[in-house]
Amino acid sequence: MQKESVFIHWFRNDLRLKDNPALVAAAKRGTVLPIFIDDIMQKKDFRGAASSVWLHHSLSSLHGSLGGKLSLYRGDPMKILEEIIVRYDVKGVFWNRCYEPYSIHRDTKIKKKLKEQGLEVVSYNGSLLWEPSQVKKSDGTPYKVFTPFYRRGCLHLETPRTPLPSPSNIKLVYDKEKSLSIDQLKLLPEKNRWDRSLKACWDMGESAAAKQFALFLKKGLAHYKEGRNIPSKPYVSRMSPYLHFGEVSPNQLLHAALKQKSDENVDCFCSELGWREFSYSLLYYNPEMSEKNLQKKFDSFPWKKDTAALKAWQKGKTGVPLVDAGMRELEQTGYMHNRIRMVVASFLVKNLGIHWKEGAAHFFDTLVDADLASNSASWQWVAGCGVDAAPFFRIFNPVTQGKKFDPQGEYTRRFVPEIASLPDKHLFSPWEADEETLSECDIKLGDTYPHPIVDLKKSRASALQAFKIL
DNA sequence: TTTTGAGTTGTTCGA
DNA sequence: GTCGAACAACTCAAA
Repeated sequence: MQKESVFIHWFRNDLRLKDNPALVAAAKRGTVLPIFIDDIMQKKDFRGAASSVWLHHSLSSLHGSLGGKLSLYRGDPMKILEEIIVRYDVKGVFWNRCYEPYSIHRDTKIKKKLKEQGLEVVSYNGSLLWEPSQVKKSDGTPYKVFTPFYRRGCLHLETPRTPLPSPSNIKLVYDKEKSLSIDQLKLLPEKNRWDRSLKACWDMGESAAAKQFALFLKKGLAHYKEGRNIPSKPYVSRMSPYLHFGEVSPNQLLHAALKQKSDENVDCFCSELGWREFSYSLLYYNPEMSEKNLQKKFDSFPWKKDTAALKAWQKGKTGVPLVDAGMRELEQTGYMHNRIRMVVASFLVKNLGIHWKEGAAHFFDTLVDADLASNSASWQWVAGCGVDAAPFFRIFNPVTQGKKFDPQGEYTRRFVPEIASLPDKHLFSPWEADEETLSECDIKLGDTYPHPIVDLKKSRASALQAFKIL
């Protein structure tokens, strides 16, 4: 029997049909074999637990959109591709580029090997507005500061591609013989099904992304510039996990935003997309960014080893309500509002004096939007060791931040219910409440809610001291 | 090569 | 209660 001629589209972080340049190209060439490979050669920490759950549901959604014809594999991508090539008459392999150091290395090798076998191998930009290699200073070196990167670099370049429609009349082949089922990928936890609470908060997949973004355009964008700082309000887009897995492209978001009446809210949203580009650029030019301080002088910083404090932070039991609220939002929903991410990160690094990598690792494991570029860049920014980082004296005070950005305490009360009955005045600092107030609210510090594990004022002062000698 | 202006997101203190 | 200044000094980007 003659082997079937196919073009492979290798899905990675582009789990969508719309605005998918590689898929469109493959479909134009002929019959498409759409595949996804769970790459076991990746370092274990390449995908966290929450991301795996997200991926499971996202793949399931994509499988549905492809009429049940997404073929799934698990293993070494090179071996799997070669194995497919034996069984099909593969004419070409198409994919959208990934930009993590490991992926770049892997894809370069695979591309070379497949080309040597006479295959057409083409990669596209499906997940960034501009290629990192495009955005450079006039002297050819990459930017290190966001504002010039975005204004002079990005905005002076060509406007990014307008979104492509889904490929029409696409002919698909399914690898009945070898494809695994989604369950066989074993992306969901087997025993303790903590993932169910996560699934209750989110709809994964391309159409869910579009629905959520439409909601944001309608209700959130007009309040974005100021409203995005209020964690109890639905004024943020919540696009981060969809963007990470490519259930939506930044091009779709950018062009939809630009269609709105131009104002400071739209500009602000677009510049947030710019921050995502900046993070990718930093990682592209500093492949060790997830491991090493961008500023070398931080290598000698005396971080504390404090397992108990780290654990209290992870579990949302620091006794500092806004920090605990954030960490519990993370645990329950796989997400945390960006303003609160800064607060809890500053608390870990500056008040507890714990290495930013501990925080980054925890976020990477528990966030549904965990993204090597954004996560590492943001942690380095907060810690002050990034290239374009916050000055060291910028230390968030979780009490002040609470009063300012959660004035009615709605967010904090939702996630820290055991102190919800405290009056606004003491909600963010229960240790300052008098005995009478506490007992009226049935709160016993050290029992129903922890004493703060650190003195905010003292730890701030010692952080300032420690950063001074760098 | 030198110079100049600027740099996401804050807090505290004192007037 | 509000407001401006100090908190440090350095690196980056561009003229």
